[in-house]
Amino acid sequence: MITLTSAEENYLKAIYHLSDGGKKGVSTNDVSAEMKTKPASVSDMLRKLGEKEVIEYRKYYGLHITEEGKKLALQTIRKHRLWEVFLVEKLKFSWDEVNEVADELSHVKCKVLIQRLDEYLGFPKFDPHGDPIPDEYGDVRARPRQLLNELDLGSTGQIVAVKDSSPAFLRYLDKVGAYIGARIKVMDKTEFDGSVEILVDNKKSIFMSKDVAGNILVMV
Amino acid sequence: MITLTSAEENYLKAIYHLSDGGKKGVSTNDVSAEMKTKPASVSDMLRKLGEKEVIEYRKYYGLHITEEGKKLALQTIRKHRLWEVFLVEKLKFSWDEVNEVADELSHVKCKVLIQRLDEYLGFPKFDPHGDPIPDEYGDVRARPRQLLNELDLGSTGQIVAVKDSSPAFLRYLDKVGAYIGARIKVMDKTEFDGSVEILVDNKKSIFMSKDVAGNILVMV
DNA sequence: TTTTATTTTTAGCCTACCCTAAATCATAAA
DNA sequence: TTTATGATTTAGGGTAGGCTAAAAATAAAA
Repeated sequence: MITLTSAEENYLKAIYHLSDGGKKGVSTNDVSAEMKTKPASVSDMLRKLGEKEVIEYRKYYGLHITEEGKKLALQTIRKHRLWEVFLVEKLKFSWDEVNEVADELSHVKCKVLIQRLDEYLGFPKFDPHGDPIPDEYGDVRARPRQLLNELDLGSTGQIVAVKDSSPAFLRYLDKVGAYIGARIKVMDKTEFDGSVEILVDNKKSIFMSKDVAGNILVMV
Repeated sequence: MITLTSAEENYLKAIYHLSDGGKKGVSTNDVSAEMKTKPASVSDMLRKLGEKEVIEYRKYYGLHITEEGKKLALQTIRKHRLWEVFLVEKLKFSWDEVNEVADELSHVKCKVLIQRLDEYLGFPKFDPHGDPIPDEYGDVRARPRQLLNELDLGSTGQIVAVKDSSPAFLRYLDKVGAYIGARIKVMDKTEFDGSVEILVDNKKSIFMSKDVAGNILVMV
């Protein structure tokens, strides 16, 4: 059985995200930027992850995550997202505050704990940001989603996730009245700058730049 | 502000317990046995805790916990016991399984998390073993307790804690039908071996040796 | 009081994870 | 094709927390 330290788990999770679930290769600098550690530290960690065979690592040529690596990454993501659900649903944290705390909580080593937590939360399928929660075996059932700026005029849907989940962006959304779960309808689209007018929950009308709308995922 | 690492927090908590809340002095070997680390490692840690002034440390003569140390230890104990309540009440762990997991959970660094958890659990005053949960400021309100083997014939009370909380002992109690919160009455006492007969919840009668009864605390 | 035994500390080493500075590799430009 | 640039790795060092083996201090026994 492969066991990873907390730091190794963090790196592998970052690598999984950067490689878009294993589709793309990833560079040392990519990981460095994501983890906010220096490239030299990353090199060292990649060597270790390579030895544990959760990534395939060729010096100077970047890396690919292995099947085993994907499994482990998905288990880490599962833990992280279940704790996020707990923090938001039960402890009333707002969805822009939970990331770091969930990270720490998800490093507690206890299989049973995660099973019980899952059960206690009612086996949720999505986290507060709308991202899917993998099951025990790493299976993910994603729902069909579309970027808000690509929706046709008049089409309706529900906000289910954001691409950029930085606290700043999440706070901005809260401020203008958009939130995960909001029912929306595209009322107007401006051709020359790509901005859109959105009706939220059939009552509040808000404007969004193309950049903002391009960060919002809608289930249609 | 004094900040402690997770390991330092663990040592300080152990020291607090060993010194019976600050009443007694503690030796290096005591700490070594409690923490399951070697005396050499303990010496090093005591030096560090001494520098941070949470203990008063004299080489070769043991240590005393300081007022500041007590405060910090009580905050760690508070976190630990709140997580224990969560694990037992919400996630349905049994009270003999929660210690290590609560330990890991209590190292998550987030003040707000503990406040919200406390609120979510309904501001509990005692943990699943019946031990009191200190408040935010380290105040503890202990309830008057007596050892079960010292109760008079015919007296009644409620089991609120155990002295020996080893998994083996806790499982034994579960097996014979005793548990934290059980209403009990002393039905018989045998003089020559100190064993007792106890009526639990007015229905089940159980026998206990003096050793077992001497490990059970009852609120009278 | 002297010797022996026990406790405690020091010295030195190890792993994990991070860092900086210097060296090396790959590639884009001249 | 050679050079310059940027990415990456190596070398060496720091902190935290553990370890063993040996030295030193205290306590107990002769």
